[in-house]
This record gives sequence, C-alpha cells and structure tokens, in this order.
Amino acid sequence: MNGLKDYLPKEPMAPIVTETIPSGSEWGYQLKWDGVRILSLLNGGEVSLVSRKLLNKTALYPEVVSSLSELKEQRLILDGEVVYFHPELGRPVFQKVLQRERSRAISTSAPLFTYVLFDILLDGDRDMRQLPYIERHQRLQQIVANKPGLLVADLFNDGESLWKWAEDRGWEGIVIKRLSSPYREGKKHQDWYKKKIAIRLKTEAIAMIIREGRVASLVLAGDDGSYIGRASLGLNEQTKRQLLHYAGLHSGSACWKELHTDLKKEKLAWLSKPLTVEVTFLEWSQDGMMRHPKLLGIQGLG
DNA sequence: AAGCCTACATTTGTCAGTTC
DNA sequence: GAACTGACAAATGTAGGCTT
Repeated sequence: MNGLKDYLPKEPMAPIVTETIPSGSEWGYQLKWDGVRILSLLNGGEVSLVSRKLLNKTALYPEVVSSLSELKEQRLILDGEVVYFHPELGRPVFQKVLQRERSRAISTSAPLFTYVLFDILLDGDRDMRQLPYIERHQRLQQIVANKPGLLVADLFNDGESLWKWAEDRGWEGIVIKRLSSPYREGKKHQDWYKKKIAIRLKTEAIAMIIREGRVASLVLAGDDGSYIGRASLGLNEQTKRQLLHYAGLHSGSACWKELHTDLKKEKLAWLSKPLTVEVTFLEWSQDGMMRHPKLLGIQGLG
C-alpha cells in the first residue's frame, strides 16, 4: 500500500476564472466559500492539515482537527475550504480567516471555524481522483454526513439561480464543475470554473503613486473624497506611460491635510484634474478600503 | 509609528514552443 | 511570420504580527 503523501497533489485542483456561466446537465454549481484552501490527511488516528502550497496548518486550526477526529481511523484525503461563517450575516467572512492565519498563538476565545468539504482524493485503498466529480461528491456526503464542524458543499443544478442567490446575499461567487471531471492538479483542465461577484464603482483618481519614475498605482477617492485605496491591477506599461504624461499636464496640489499612513512613504503626483475611473473589487474592508481592486477603464486619457 | 515579515491572490510581461 | 498558448517570474496589493 502506498503512503498517503503519494496521493497528495503538488497543488490542489483550482477553478479557472470565467465571465460566462457554463450551463447544461453536465455541469454542477456550488457556492464559493471564502476562506483558505485546506487539504486534510487522515490515517491511523492521525489528522494533518496542509495549505494550497502544502504547508502544514495542523496547529492553526485545532477545531478542524477535532471536527475530523471522528473520521480519523479511516484512511482519507479530503479537500475543502476552512471558513468562518458569520451567523448574522449568513455568509463566510474572510477577514476572520486572515486574523487566524496571521496569529501565532490561538486564543481559546477565537471564533470557531467550519471545514467546508468539496472533494475526496483517497478513500481507504481507493484512489478517487479518476472518478467523476459527481461520484466523489456523493462518496464525500456519505462519509461526512452531519458531523459537527464539517459541511459538504451543496451541488446545485441551476447556475443562474445560484448566481442570483449569491449576489443578493453578498457571497464571494460561485464555482462551476463538470460533473464527469477527474481531479487534476492546478488549472490544467477545463472542468472547474469560478465566477466572482464584484462591486463596481465609478470613482476618481486624484493622485498617482510614482516609483522609479514610473506610475505604480492610482490613488482613489470615494464619493465623499476620502481615501478608499489604491489600484494597480489593470494598468499595463502603455497605460502607465499615458498616465505619466497626463500627470505632467495636470499637476496639482495635495487634496488631504493628512495623508493616510498607507501613502506616507510614497512619492505622489497629485492631479489638478482628477481622472474618472471605473473599478471592481471584491468587498469593502472594515476600514472602508477596497479589497482586491482592479481598474476596468480610465476616462479622459488621450 | 515605521518598517519588515509572512502568506496569499492575481495580473502582466517575457520567453519558448506550437499552430495556422 | 503572425498569433496563440503554457510556463514562469516579477510586480502589486491585501493585512495583521512582530520588532525597533
């Protein structure tokens, strides 16, 4: 019999970003649970947890280890997402996961995390990876059925409805899986897709951050003129050159009396004529910043 | 308070190889 | 030779912890 590690992928199977939701009976749909990807290895009473990059996370999520303890006499490799489910909001809150990931000592009053499972790679002696996803999902449900702290991600058959449901309730997005698909490493497949729900905003770039004589990112202000973050995703070299040119033509003075600490160490080029930009981002952070902002377009650039 | 660290996600640029 | 693709590195940003 092979060791458990022989069944561990170099990287877990990952969904590919898509804009259009594939439809048809060969596809299944799941909510995208916003947390950290964790593979779990169970064997002979031992439980260990590893991250996307196969780093050991066993000590970081003791409650997950404990939730899995009922299953630990079996020989299993499971795949899923560790999330903090906010009871009032009715959805996962990623910030809580970040707090846990960055803490060394876990306080006893730390919020409890849930392990949301969506795949099984090994079941006893059986390599499950070649089985169709629908069968792996069914087997996972049999094994995990109603264990506290564990959840099997539901599989739905109507992608558009799930998308609307997720959108209405502020979830991160949905994952679309080909029901016949084997488990393959990384993104070398055409079987798993994800579509993220993004907030769209038209806002103003009032300054640019300059590094080594080049535009590094745009400083964005919200409706009330306050700092809501910076954005660089979506800028290519050509756009950066255009921006630098624009900054030269419309050089202005500082808008704020006091700079956000974020910006204090940066070299800024203030604009006398702000640029209207469109951005998307995943969500607002607690202190009013955009999480993962991305520029869609900039108006008024030559 | 500043600066560095770790971990993660994602895009952009580049290079090499393949295809038309 | 142009256009596409995959693999890879670099860049950018997120955020709290830790040290000074």
